[in-house]
Amino acid sequence: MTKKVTAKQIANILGISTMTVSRALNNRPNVNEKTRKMVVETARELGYFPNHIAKSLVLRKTDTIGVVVPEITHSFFPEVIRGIEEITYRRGYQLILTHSAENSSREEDALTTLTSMQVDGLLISTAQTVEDYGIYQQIINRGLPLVFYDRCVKGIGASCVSLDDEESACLVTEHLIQHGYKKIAHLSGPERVLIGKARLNGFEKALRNNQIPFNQKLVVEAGLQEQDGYVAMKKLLSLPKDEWPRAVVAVNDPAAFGAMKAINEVGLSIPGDIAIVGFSDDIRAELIEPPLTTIRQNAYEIGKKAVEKLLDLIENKESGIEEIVVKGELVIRRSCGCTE
Amino acid sequence: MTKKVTAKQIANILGISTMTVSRALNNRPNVNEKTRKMVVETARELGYFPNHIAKSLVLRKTDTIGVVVPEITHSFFPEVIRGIEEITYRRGYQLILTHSAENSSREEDALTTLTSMQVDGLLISTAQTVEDYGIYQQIINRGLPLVFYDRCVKGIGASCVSLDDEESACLVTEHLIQHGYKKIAHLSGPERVLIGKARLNGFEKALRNNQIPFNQKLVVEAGLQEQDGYVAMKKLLSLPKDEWPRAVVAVNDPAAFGAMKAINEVGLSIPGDIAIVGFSDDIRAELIEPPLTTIRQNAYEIGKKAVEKLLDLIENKESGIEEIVVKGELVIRRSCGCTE
DNA sequence: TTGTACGCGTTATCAA
DNA sequence: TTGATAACGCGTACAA
Repeated sequence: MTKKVTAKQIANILGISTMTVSRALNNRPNVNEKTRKMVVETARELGYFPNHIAKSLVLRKTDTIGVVVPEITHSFFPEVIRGIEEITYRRGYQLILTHSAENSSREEDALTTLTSMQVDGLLISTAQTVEDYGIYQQIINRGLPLVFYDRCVKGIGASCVSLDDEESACLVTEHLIQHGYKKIAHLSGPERVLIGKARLNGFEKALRNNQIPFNQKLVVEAGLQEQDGYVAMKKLLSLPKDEWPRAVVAVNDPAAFGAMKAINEVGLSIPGDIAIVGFSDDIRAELIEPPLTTIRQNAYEIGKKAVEKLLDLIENKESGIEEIVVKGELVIRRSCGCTE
Repeated sequence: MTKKVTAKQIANILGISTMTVSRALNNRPNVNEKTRKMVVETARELGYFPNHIAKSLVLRKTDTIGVVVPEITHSFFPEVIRGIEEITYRRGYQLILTHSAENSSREEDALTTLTSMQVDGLLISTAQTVEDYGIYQQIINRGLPLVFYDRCVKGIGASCVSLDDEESACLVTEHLIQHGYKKIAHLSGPERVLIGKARLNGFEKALRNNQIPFNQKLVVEAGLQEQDGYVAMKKLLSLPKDEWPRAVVAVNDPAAFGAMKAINEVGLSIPGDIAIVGFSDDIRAELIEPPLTTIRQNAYEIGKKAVEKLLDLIENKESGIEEIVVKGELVIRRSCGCTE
């Protein structure tokens, strides 16, 4: 194992000072061209790599940003990461990735470590179980730039980039209404999860906008998993037949898949008997039969916008707190029966 | 913005030396219990966080490992990352994630940066376009621990963890043979990509094992994308009808999906007219019609095994070069026509 | 254009 | 048990 080459060694070999080596390697103007060539040359020969750790220590800047992801296998997040990575690559930053596994204490660990590592900024999507925002507050107070993405904590002085869930839920519900559906049910997410609440609000707003009376019986609290959608739909189908909905707005695509299974099991057709729409454009949405109308969430865009904001904060290009919204896009497929 | 608290400051406040502070905070035995309590207490009050960068510089260890991912949105890799993360979290390492986007020059950039950042080790899955292994060789020569995962480069002195592609391809092909298929085609991956070659070998081995003559016409080089599978299958279907295969082994699931599209377009039925099997258990495999028989790859396990090997190398240099294999699992669905 | 002195925040080492 | 000193590898600031 060859010992590592340092700027000092190069300097010694060449009989010049470390500073000249540093200057030559960093393309500073005040170096003789001959000297520079000499230095660059021997640096290459010796296989010199600058020690970024030492550099970070003196410059008090690591060119790294810490990212906290709640669940890396949830297809949404890799897309976000790709968006983040695209920008950090261009702007010369590295990503330190941590995974909270939806666990608040692991998230806290991650945040502590990331701080110790002197990341220049933080990109956080909160774990579902997080209840104490004190740690975020501390980070903000300490002056470390922080941007929330997707799952935001508002009102504590940090910028955030998220989807306009309420608007999107309204959009997809109105799409159904405009195509003549009136008895529309909603399989809602858990109340305490922000997206559950926002999507429910959007659903209600669409009804209001179109003077359709709200029927509490047609709103069933489901979860975010396929199984939850299945159970919730079963519940709806246990109502008297004349109270059955003609269309269903599911809180997300997995829940919609579960609901479709329940609908199929009782021999009803989609969208003939019951139309259904989802939310999130899961990769399976266009493959299922019938293909699912849904809201496509531009995860890549969220990642991109979030890092851009963060890097601007880090580089002092701007300092204001913003709530950036990435719009959802309605993807119309056959499950809503509006395609002809 | 509060300035950062250092060990020195704590020392000054308490009228003791920095070393004592350091010792107290690191739970060294040779510190008076009273002193320790005092130090720990004021550290907490002041909101002290150790500067891991400074620590790294002196200890020459960063407790970070660099990970190179070719394509983060490919569902296989997030699973790998989760496996990696699970172990690094437990063993106190952080992940620096880089993304080559299947581009060899970006991969080289990543490797250079990661080296500069003094990562303790490297986990690499090579980009498809990489042709020059010199850079890996340099890393190995420099003594930086390196483990390849999934896409390996063999014979250059690094350990690797991968799927037994050849064995698995043989397995899935023999499954077809055992159910009576004789005219079997293979949509192969690009020759120079290792998995392409290995799977082709497995395919040929299965034929040999069962005394089925190899027919070069039935092996078409495709790529790894859906479009590639489509084009390759079109080519097969342009053969005279009596030369058409009765079954197809695709190099991976996306290629299989493309091929299925081509088969459907000419009005043939799957598996009735042509049976087909894939490789990788894409999330869509069980949703497509008919559901695709395939090989499930345990990505999580690959990630786990790869970091474990790497951390062992980092922490105990004597463990040797290994080629670790994670077995594939045959998932039988309807597309191969063997389910009854 | 080049060099010297010093500091970034921490830990190892040796002395007290 | 504690402290003084010297690193780790680099860049800033100033001097030559």
